[in-house]
Amino acid sequence: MTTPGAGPKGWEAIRAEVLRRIDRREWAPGAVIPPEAELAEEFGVARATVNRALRELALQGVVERRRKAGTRVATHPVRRAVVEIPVTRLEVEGRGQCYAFHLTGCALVVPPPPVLARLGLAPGSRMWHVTTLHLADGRPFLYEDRWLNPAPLPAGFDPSEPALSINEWLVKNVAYTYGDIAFSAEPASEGEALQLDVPKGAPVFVIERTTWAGEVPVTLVRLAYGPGYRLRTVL
Amino acid sequence: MTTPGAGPKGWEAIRAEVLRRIDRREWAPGAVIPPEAELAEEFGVARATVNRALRELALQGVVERRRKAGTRVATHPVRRAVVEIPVTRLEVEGRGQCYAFHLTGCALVVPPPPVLARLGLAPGSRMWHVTTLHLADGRPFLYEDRWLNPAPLPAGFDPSEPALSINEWLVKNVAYTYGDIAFSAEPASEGEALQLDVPKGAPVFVIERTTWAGEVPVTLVRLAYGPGYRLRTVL
DNA sequence: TTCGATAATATGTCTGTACATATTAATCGC
DNA sequence: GCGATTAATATGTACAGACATATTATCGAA
Repeated sequence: MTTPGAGPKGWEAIRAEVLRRIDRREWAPGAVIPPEAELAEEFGVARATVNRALRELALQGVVERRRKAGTRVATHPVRRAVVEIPVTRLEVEGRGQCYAFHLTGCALVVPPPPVLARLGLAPGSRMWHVTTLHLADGRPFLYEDRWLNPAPLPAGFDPSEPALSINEWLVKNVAYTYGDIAFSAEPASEGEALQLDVPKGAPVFVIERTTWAGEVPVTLVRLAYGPGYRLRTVL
Repeated sequence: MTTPGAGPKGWEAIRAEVLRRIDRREWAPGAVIPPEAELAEEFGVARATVNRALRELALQGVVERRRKAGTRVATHPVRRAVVEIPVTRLEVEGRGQCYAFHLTGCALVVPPPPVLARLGLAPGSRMWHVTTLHLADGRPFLYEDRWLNPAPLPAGFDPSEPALSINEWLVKNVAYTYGDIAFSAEPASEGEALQLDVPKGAPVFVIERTTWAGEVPVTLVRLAYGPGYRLRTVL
């Protein structure tokens, strides 16, 4: 339903038009599309505007761009989707449910070797091990199993008496820059099954996240969501 | 390891510096940071450069921007992560495994009402129902359950004899613009269990995707991944 | 006091020009 | 012909100025 006269203006219009041509196979997958300068002239806009539009499309994986080689329509649609990793409290409250959480464990111990290896810490290092059960309307919603590196934490930190959830506390108090996230479906472990009130081995949606403050590992956390949880994308 | 003199240049340097100040709590969560013009002057760059940096941070959910209100550090770190939804064949081949697929079902039938409702089609509409098992090194990797709207497809289309997987065929031959994706962990249905060679009820990682060509629904597909599958993100 | 019009402001975007950079294409010497 | 150097080219980024737009703050009238 491409209304010629109306529609968006500026770089979004350029993006839409390029997308339309790709969809109509005027520009076939794998083919090189005209250079920015040419498109700019055709559309009567500055090259920067075309650049913005094409850059956006490249971000979504619709086209691939390389210097000198030009811009070509992606043959393999590695579509990129943006997912929002929400703060649990807000997610629960956003559903109109009542949020609460409950500390189920907290100790300063030596984690199993895989955890240390994953974070690049020396064998034998001690870390906080904090487990939290998050509740929505009093029912188990998410079981959180977190390892915390004491190093970047303020001195005298004691995670056993938080006013906020550990995650929110961290966000407010500890620097962290980047990390990586993995999603998977896994059978509920014994502990998770108990806490989430599901049979052992039942499917739980798992988000595993590591975060770093510069070079220093901050935390490794495993979030196990109860049944029915869905992670959606925008765009 | 913030090397003062070296490091990136241009807008990436601005982004890094802003991120650093946020990390060090020089700009606290919730606080408004100086306007673009001011930062541009401080860093000795054009406002457009600062804009680019801040726009990028807003995209990642680190800051929130609103006209006139200014830019403020996100209090609730709704971190956005970009996930790549790969083409199965490439994903398998990327692991150095041998890819194959096997059509397990194909029929033009009236889908269950939820499917039609989800796609906004009239009750009683007929759709292609195509199920495919994707194999990695001969072992079940992914079970695909797809509903295809015949309307946007070329006349005389017959999905029962594809040279490529349906997904790749679609990408090359049917226009599609946008869609939405949801991730979840679900117990394997009887059929999925059989095809993926896992016990019934075992956890499968499910990606459910709907795609649209403009106003016309194209396909609704449920991808059930076998055990051990992980979806990773960068950033 | 409160509601509504108005001004002020920060971001959003566009333009045109300029230079940087990566990569391909062409050219030259052998 | 073939390999190495050089030129050409398309994108990446920067800049300064300008106008658009959303939203807040202010001020005046009822």
